[in-house]
Amino acid sequence: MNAAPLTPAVLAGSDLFRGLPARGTGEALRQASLVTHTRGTRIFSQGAPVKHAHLLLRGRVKIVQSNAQGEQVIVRLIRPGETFGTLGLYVDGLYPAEAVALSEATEARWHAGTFTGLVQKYPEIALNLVRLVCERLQEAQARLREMSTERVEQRVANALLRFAVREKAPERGGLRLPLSRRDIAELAGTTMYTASRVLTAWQRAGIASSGRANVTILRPDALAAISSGRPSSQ
Amino acid sequence: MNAAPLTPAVLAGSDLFRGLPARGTGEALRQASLVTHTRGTRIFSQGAPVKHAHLLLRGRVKIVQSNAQGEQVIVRLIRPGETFGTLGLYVDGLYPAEAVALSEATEARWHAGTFTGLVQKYPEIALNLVRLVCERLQEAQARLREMSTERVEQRVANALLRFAVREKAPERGGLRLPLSRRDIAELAGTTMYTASRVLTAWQRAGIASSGRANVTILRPDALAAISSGRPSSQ
DNA sequence: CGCCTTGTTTGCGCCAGCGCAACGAAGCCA
DNA sequence: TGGCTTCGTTGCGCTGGCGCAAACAAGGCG
Repeated sequence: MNAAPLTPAVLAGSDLFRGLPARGTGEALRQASLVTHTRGTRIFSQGAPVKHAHLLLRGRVKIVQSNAQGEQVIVRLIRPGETFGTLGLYVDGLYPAEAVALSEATEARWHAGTFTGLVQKYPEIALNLVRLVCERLQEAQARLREMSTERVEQRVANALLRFAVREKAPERGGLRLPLSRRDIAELAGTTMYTASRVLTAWQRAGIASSGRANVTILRPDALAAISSGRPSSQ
Repeated sequence: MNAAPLTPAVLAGSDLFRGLPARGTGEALRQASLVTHTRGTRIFSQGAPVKHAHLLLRGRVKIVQSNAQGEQVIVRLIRPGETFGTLGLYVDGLYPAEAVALSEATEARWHAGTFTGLVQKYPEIALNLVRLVCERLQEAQARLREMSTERVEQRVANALLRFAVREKAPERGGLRLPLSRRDIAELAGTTMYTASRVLTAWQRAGIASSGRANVTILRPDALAAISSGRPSSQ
C-alpha cells in the first residue's frame, strides 16, 4: 500500500520528465529521494527558502497562499505525476505559497541545485518546464477572469470540473475529491457557508454528493452546464 | 517622435534578452520587424493562431481576456521592454487573450518559428523566459488571492500600484497611466461605476487625479496604505 | 464508551457593490 | 462650429453573498 517505488516508467509518465531519454530518467531517478506525508502535513511553507523541487507520486496536495490577515486561497491542486514547488526557484528562491497534503501523499524530491542542473542538462525537461508554467499561467488567467465575471455557483462548478477533467479514466460511480467545504471555498473564492449551501443544493439535485471533507461528482455534464451559465439543464 | 529604432542596447535592456551575448542580440535584431499601432488598435486576437512573439518598445498595451458573454478582464499591462503574446507558443499555438494598444505603440516582432529558434539557441533567453513566466504566474496567483480576500478599493489600489512600481524613476508630479475607468474596473475585477466612485473619492483626498481615460497617481504611499487595509493614513 | 476536535448545516440580518438610468463633459470629425 | 461618439459621474434601489451564531455530525483517541 505504502509502496510507490520510483521507477523510470513513473518518471516518464510525469508532466515534467515526459519525453526524456532513458539516460535522463536514470540520472533523475538516482538523485531523487522519496518522502511520504500524512494527511494535513505541511510539505513546505510560504516564504521559506526553496530547498527542493517536488514531484507528487501518490495522494493529493493543495497549494495555498495566505495574505497578511491569514486569509487563504488555494492556488493549485496537485495530482500524482505533477510537479510542484518549482516557481520560487526561478524568481526569488522563496516558496510563494505553502503545500499541504490532502490525503496521505508520497513525493519524490530533488535538491534545488540538482533540479536546476537537470533542467539545464536536458532540453526536454526545460521545454516541458516552460510549457507547464505557461499552461498554469493560462489557467490562472482564466480563473482571474472567472472571479470577476462569474457568480459563486459557476465558480464552484469550475473549480470541481477543472480538477475532474485531469482524471484519465472517468470513474464510474462518480469522482471523489478529498476537499472540505473550506477547501472548495478557497478554490472558488467564496466562504465555507456559501460553498456548503451550493453543495447542499447539488446534493438534492443529484449533481454531486458530499460528505465530511470530500465531494463526489456524480454528473459532470450538469456541472458543465452550470459552469457555462445555462440553467441547470435537467 | 515616431523614431524608436531597434538597437542592441534596447534589446539588452528588455526583460527577455537581458544578459544575452552581443552575437545573440545581433541575430535577434536582424530577424525582428518593427510595427507601430495607433491607440485602440488590436494587435492580436484571442483564439487566433500565434504568428509572432512581441516585444513592446514604446507606448502601453493591455492584454484582455473575454468570456463567452463578452465580459472582459485585463490580464496584464505591458510596458516598454516587456515581451507579450508568447504564452500560446508553448501551449496550443493560439493566443489566449487579445492585445490592444492603450496609446500609440511600437513593437518589435519575430515570427513564431524564428522566436522559438532563438529561445532554443540561446540558453540565456530560455532562462529569462522561464523566470518571466514564473514571475507572471506568481503575480497572477497574488491577484487571485486578492480577488477573494480584498475589497474593491484595495484591489483598485493594488492594480495601480502594481503598474506603478515597475517605473524605473519615480516621476515628480505623479505617474500618469493611460487607463479609462472601464480599464481600471477590468483590472480590479469590479464595474466601471464602482471604479469611478473610488477614483472620485481619491480625487477629493488628493491621492490620485483622474481625467478622461487617464489616471495620475499622486500619493503612492496612500495607495499602499489602502492596499494593505490600513485606514487611509492622513 | 464518552469526550474532544474538527467539520457541516442553516437561520437570519445586513451591506458592499452592482447596474440601470439619466445627465454631463470631452474630444473628434466634417 | 455643430453634431456625434465616447467616456465619466451620480442618484437610487436592489440583491447576492457574507458572516455571526448556534446546533448538529463524524471521527479519533484514550
